Amino acid sequence: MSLQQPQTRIQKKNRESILNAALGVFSDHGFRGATLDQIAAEAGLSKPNVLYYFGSKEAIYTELLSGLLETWLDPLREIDADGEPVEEILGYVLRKLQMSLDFPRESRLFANEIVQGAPHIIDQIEGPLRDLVDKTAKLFRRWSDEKRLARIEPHHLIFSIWATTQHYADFSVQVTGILQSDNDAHFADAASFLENLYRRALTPPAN
Amino acid sequence: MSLQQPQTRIQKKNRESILNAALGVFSDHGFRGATLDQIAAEAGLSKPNVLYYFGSKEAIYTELLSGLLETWLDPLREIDADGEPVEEILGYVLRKLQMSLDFPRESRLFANEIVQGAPHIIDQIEGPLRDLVDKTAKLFRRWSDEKRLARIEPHHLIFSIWATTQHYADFSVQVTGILQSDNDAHFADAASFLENLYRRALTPPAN
DNA sequence: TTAATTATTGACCAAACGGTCAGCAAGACG
DNA sequence: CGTCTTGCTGACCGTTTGGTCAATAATTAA
Repeated sequence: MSLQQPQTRIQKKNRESILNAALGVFSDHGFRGATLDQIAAEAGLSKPNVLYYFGSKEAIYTELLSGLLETWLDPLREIDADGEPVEEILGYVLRKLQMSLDFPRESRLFANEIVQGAPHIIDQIEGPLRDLVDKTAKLFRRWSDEKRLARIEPHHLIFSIWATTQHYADFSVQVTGILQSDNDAHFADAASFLENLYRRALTPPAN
Repeated sequence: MSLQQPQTRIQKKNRESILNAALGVFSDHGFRGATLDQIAAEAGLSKPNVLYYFGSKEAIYTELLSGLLETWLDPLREIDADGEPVEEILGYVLRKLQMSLDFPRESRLFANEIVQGAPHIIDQIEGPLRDLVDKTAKLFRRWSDEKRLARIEPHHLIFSIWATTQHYADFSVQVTGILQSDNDAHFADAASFLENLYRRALTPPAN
C-alpha cells in the first residue's frame, strides 16, 4: 500500500496534503486525540477520500513517523569523524536546535509518541536508532581517549543534547510564556547559551 | 466542589484512588486520549461513581494539574540565596532529577499538557511560574555579578535543567531502549553526568 | 467516442465516548 | 429501632469516532 511507485499526479498531491494536515493535527493532539475529520478538513478533503488514500488513521500515522525518523537523525549522521571533536559536536547541537526552529511539528510529533510510550516506533528505537547512537558514542569515547574531548559519558551527552534542543520546540508554549518574546528571539539566545554550555563542558583540560 | 473540607472517610479514600488512577491514564494518553472508563476501571469504581466524586473528566484533570504544579516547583524554591552558588544549583539539578525518578507519571502528565499547547494551565505558566523563574533568574545574575558563578544566561540555564532532568522521565522509553538496562542504573549515571556537565559550565573562571 | 480506470462523496454503521438519572444500598446518628 | 444523608449502579442518551459502501464524477487510454 505504500512501497509501490505508480503514483498518479493526483495521488501524489493528495497524499502529500493529507500527510501535511495529519502532521499538524497529530502533533497538536497525539495519536488518540487526533480525529480523521480534523485531518480531512485541514487537508481540504472528505473523510472517505482520506481513507481512500490511506487505509486507516493508523496508516497515516505510521507513514508519517517512519518517513520522519530518517530526517530527524540526519544531523547526527553529519558528524564528521575526521573533524575537530569539540567543533563537530557544537555543530551538531546547533543543527539540532535549528531543526527545532524549522520543524517544530515534527519534533512535537515524536515527543507525543515517545512520552506516551512509543507504541508505534519502539522497534525503530531499539534498532536503527540505537545502532547509530552506539556508533556515535564510540566515536566520542575515542575522541576522549585521544584527549581531544573532555571525558564525558557519551550516551548521556547525546541525551542532553536532544533534551536541550528539542525543548525549544516541544515546550515552546512554556518558553514563550516565561520569556514573553517571540520565538525567533529566543532561538538566538538559546543558540549562544547552548554553545556556551557545551563548549565549557566539552573542551578538554588545557595541559 | 473542591475547596470544601467536609470530607468523609469514604470520600477521601475514593477521591484519592480516582486521582491516582487518573494520573496513570492521563500521563499515558494525554487528556483527549484518556477515557473515563479506563480511569474508573483502574480505580476499581464504576463510571457513574467516578462522576459522583468529580463532576466531569475535565474536573479530574484540572484538579490533578493544579495540585501538582506546586509540588513540581518545590525544588526550585529550595534554592538558598545565601548558599554557595554552584552547589546550590547542582543541588537543584539533582533534586529535579530525583523527582523524575520518583514521580515519572507526574512529569509525563505535564509533558503531555505542555507539548499539546498547555490549554489548561497556560495561566499558571504566565503567572506564578514565570514569577518564580524570574526571581530565580535575578538571583543567578547577581551571583554571576559577584563572580561566584560563571556568566551564563539564567533563563536558558533553567530551561536546560528542566529539559535534561525531565528527559529521563518523559522519554524514558527512548532512554531505556537505547541503553538496554533498567531505569535505576541509568539514573546513577545520569546524576554523575549532569553534575559533571553543570559543574564545568557553572564554576567561575579561576582568576 | 468509448471504455476502463481512478477519484470522490453522501449516507450509513457499530462501537466508544462523556455524561445523566431514577432508584437502590449502606452508613451515620438520634 | 427508624430516619436521614451519603454512596453507588444499571440502564440509558446524544454525540463523536473510525470505517464501509454503493453510486457517481472525473480522468486517462484506446
